Amino acid sequence: MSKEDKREAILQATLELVAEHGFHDAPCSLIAERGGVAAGTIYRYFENKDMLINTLFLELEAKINAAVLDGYSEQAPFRERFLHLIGGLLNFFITSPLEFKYIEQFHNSPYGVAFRSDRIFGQAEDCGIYCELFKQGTAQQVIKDLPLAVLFDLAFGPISSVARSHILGFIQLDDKLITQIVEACWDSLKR
Amino acid sequence: MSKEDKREAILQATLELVAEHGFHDAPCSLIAERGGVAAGTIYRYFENKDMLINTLFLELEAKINAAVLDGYSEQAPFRERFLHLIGGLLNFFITSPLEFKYIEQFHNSPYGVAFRSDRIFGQAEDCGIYCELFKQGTAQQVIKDLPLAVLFDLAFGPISSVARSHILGFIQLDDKLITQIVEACWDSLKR
DNA sequence: CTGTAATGAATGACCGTTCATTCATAAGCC
DNA sequence: GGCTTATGAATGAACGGTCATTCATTACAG
Repeated sequence: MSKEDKREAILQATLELVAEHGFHDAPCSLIAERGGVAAGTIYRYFENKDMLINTLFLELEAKINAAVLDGYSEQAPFRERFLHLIGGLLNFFITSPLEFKYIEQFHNSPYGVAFRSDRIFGQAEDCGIYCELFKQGTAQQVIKDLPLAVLFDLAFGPISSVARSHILGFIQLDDKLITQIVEACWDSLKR
Repeated sequence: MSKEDKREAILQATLELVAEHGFHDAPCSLIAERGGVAAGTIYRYFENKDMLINTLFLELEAKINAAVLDGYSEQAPFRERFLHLIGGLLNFFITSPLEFKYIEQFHNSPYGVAFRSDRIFGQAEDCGIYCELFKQGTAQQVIKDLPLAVLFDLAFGPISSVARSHILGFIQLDDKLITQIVEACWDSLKR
C-alpha cells in the first residue's frame, strides 16, 4: 500500500466507524484495524486524533461543494439556484449516508461548535457558496429580511432533519418527495 | 438533604454537565461531585448511567409539554394553534438553554435514536401533542400532504436549529424575530 | 548498509460500577 | 427517659476495562 493509500485508508476507516458508532466507540485501535494499519501508524499521518477528525471534516466539506456545484449556473434565476443548491445538498446527504452521519456527529460536538464559531465570528468575506447565495437573495429582496444565520437555519435545519429521518429509515425519500421538501424550504424563505 | 432532594440534585448535576460538556466529559465522578453526593449514591437512585440519562430526558419532555400547553386552546384556528405550539417550543428552548442542550445531545446519540425508533415504529395512537396537531392539519387539508415524519422535520428542524444558533450566541432572538421565524415555518407547511 | 516507515506491546489516565464499611437515626426494651 | 441494638442510606477506595498515545524494535527500500 502506498503512502497516500494509507492516509486514505485511515480517513475512510474513521469515516465509517464514526458514522456507524459515533465519536466514542471509534477508538484508534479500531480505526487502525479497519484501515489495515497499526495503531501507531495513524500518528505518522495525523498529529493526534483531534487533527484526524478535523481533517476528515474539511475533506468531506470540499467533496460536498464539488458535488453540489455540478451543473450549477450562476446565471439562473434565484429560485432555481436555491433549489439546485439545497436540493443538491439533500441529494448528496441521502446518497452518502456515511458522510452525512459523520458531518452530523461533527456538527453536534465540541469540535463542530468551535469550528462554526471560528467561521461566523472570523471573517466576513468568502463565506462559502450558500452564504453568497443568501446574501444575493437578501440584496435582491427575493427572500425574507432576516439575519444570515437565521436564513441558514431555516434552510439547513429541515434539510438535515429529513436527511436524518431518511437515513434512519423513518421515511423513504424519492425524487418527488425531495422536490416537495426543497420547495417547502423555499416557501419558508421566499418573501 | 432529603431523599427526593438528592435525586433532584443528581438529575440537575447531570443536566448541567451534559449540557455544558456533552455525554463524554460528564463522568459519574463529576456528576456526583456537582450534585453534592458520593459516586456510589447515584446507584441508589438510578440503576445505571443509561437509566439516569433516559430518566432525565423523560422528565424534561414532560416539563416541555406542560410549558407549551400553557394558554393553549383546542378550539383556536389551526394556524393559531400551530404558531402557539411551535412558538412556545422555541421560547422554551431559548429560555432553558441547559434543557435544550441536553435534549439536543440526547437526540443526537444512540440513546435518542433508539428512543425515536421505538416511538415511531411502536404505536400509532397517542403520539403526543405535535403529532396530534399535524394529523389534524393533514385531515383538514390546511397543511401540505406530506408524510408525518417530514412535517415534523420541516417544523422542528428550523426551530432547533435557530435555538442552537441563539444559545451559541450566533444570533440574538427577540420576540419580533421569533414571530418571523415561526411564521416562516408555517409558510413551509401551509398548503 | 543506511535511513525511513511501520509496527504493536506497553503506558498512564480515566471511565462506570461495585461493595465493604461507616454512622446517623429508628426501634425495642427496661 | 435512658440504654442497646438494628437498619439502611451514604460513602469512596478499589477494580476491571478501555482509551489515546508513545517508543523500542522490526521491516523494508534504495
